[in-house]
Amino acid sequence: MNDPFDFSDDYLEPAQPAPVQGPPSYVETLNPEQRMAVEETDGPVLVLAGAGTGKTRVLTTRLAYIMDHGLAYAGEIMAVTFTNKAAAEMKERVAALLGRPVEGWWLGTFHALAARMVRAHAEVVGLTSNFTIIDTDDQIRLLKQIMEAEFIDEKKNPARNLMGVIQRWKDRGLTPEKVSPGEGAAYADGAAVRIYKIYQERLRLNNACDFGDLLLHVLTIFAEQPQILEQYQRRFRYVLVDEYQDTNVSQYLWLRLLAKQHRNICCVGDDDQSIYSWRGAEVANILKFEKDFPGAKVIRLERNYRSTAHILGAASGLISYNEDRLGKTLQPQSKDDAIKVRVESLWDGESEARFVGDEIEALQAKGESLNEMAILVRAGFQTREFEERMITLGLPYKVVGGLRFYEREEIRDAIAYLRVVNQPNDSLALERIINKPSRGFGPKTKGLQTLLEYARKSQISLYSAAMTLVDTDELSPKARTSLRDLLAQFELWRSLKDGLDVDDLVGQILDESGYMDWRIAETKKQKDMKAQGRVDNLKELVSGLKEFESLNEFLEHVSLVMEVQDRADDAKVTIMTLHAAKGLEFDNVFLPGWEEGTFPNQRALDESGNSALEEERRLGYVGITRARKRSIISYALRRRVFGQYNDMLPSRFVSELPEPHIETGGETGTPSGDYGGGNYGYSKFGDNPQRFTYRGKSENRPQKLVTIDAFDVTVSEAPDGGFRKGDHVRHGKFGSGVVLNVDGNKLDIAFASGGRKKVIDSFVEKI
DNA sequence: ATGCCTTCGGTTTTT
DNA sequence: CCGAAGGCAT
Repeated sequence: MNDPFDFSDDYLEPAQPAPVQGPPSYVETLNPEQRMAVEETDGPVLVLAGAGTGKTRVLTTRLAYIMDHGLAYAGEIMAVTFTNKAAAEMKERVAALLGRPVEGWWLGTFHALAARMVRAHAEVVGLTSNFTIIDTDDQIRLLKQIMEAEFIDEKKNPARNLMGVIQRWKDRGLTPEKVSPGEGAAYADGAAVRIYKIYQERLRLNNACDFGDLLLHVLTIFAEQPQILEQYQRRFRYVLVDEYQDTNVSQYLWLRLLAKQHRNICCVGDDDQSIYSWRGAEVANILKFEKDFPGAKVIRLERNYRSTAHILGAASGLISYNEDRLGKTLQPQSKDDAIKVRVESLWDGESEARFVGDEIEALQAKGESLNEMAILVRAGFQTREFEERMITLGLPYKVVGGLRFYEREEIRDAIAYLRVVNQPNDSLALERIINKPSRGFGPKTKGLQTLLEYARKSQISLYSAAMTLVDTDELSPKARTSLRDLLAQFELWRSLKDGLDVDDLVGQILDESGYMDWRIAETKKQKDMKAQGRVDNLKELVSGLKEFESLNEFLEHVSLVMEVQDRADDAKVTIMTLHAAKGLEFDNVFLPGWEEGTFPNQRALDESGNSALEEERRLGYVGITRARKRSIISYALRRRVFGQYNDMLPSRFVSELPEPHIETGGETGTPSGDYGGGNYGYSKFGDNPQRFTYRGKSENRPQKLVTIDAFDVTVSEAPDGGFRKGDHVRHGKFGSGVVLNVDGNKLDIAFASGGRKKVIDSFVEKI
């Protein structure tokens, strides 16, 4: 990374090799569009680079070309990326093309380059050049303090939400003064702008700023001191931007200002892969590029070197339903068109995981490497069921972005408690949790040393040592008492072990030991994401235990899991979110959970309507196009019931799919509605409202029986002889169901709970 | 047995 | 915005 304190203008010294005459060899291997994108160095250029069309190659070649041809010195070039990883890759690849490292250019992330500028002119915004950049935790903490002092009810307006509002304002280049009164009034009863203002003042007093400020401050500096802006405008002969579709308004304004003098701005991106609107990205930036930069050349890279024709066809089909797009069609270069994109309907999440697992094994048997397989999900919690399946099958896997479940600290702690209950002499486990929560036996305390030493000398387990020493005065009175309590608890739990269900037992252990409370307290104290997830993970562990007959069986399972995972350096299946998968590629990609509510995500749809649906489609497009050979989409017909409530049994642990429970009752005229401590559901759609109970656990949830004309439903995989018993079907209003009986054209269908809206019709079926 | 009202929780993440 | 579930009244 560039030294932020290096403001030297050394770029004026032409310490560069002589310009190359004629096109360098690395240009000649490009296809015509790519070459145009490299050689078009006069005026604004928008390169619309579809998935797999050689975007990075164009970017890096263009930079090398500019320098090789002496069009600019390194110091006159600015190249902006979103991630440090992308910046590092660019640096390396340009050096490789040029055959020498490049010094003195402005290559880095938006934030790094903006920080460099703010540091150079910090006094303009009331800071000194050594200001601190604070992280999310600090932001929230500061905001909380302010809210408290300003008597804002944290219950009604959580600091996190308000922080989000302020951040979105910053993304749009709005200082507190610039927020429109109407918008300001919309949040926290109109207090948001006031809080924002105080927040900014407090940051300034601390000589600090947050990430959003880096861009915002540069804009302020440029506005207040135009001569500073001019200096940069003169300097940057060429501006290059990666992932332009992900820029927010601040970043856009910044780029526009900087490129004003020489107008040599080249933005590379793909409007069809804009998936970060929720953190301020504006697809509109790329859509209106030609308007913002008059005379701009738009170059489309549509030759796709990655995927088969089928994959590109499916992806294009899906994305073509979006209205807000510039439009381009990927042209397959691959000759391999043997395999179609597969869309598979399963009954529930568990069978879906089983399906994916079986397919992976089948592909592996065909000689496909696990390294070339990925399972891409919409949301992080979905990774669990696939993890569980991989474990059962003994397939090595890795979860990108987050530790694997059983490796997480809190889960290992909980398991350590169980190991001690099961087997008191498991000294490692006892040592792990003896001070969690704090019992006066921290790692370096006298108490723990005494115990360990005694155990070692007497050649007995830590637990036995503890049993002996609590009756002596070797330990401090306080430590002795807490240890005695703990030992008593372990005895109690051990006595309960065989009488209780595993999940109840573990719930009790986590409660009585104080471990859960300890973690909850930590959650409240430090609001960081990791601590937040811990309590949820523990609850999930407990609910997941229902499938185990005994504590022993569970511990056996865990140790087997650990063993599978311990095989290092093996080929592994990758499990991650669609967002994390952007920019990556695999031979075989699984895309599970393509059912309404999950993907496209219901909440996004509720919040942002059609524009959210378009973004969900783009996510789907990103997903499908990750694959070189196979994209395998699947969806569960029966709606999943994932942990909206943490103690609810997630469907992946339901050992056996319950038979559809049909309730034909509900004579005409039966009152319908909501009933005693639960809700009676009723069919909102049929002519004769069907009554059905709608309470209790998911596995007891009944289905809804409806007789429907066969012409009104679609079947996922059309059988030859018409509809058969057991076919999975979809209906526009009722959602998904299974055929129970066929009578001519009339079908008796059990639909999954509730009436589902028909988003899938605008999504999956468009492939 | 029936119904109204309230509360709670719910995606994606880099800098 | 919506669904699940708890409280409470009748």
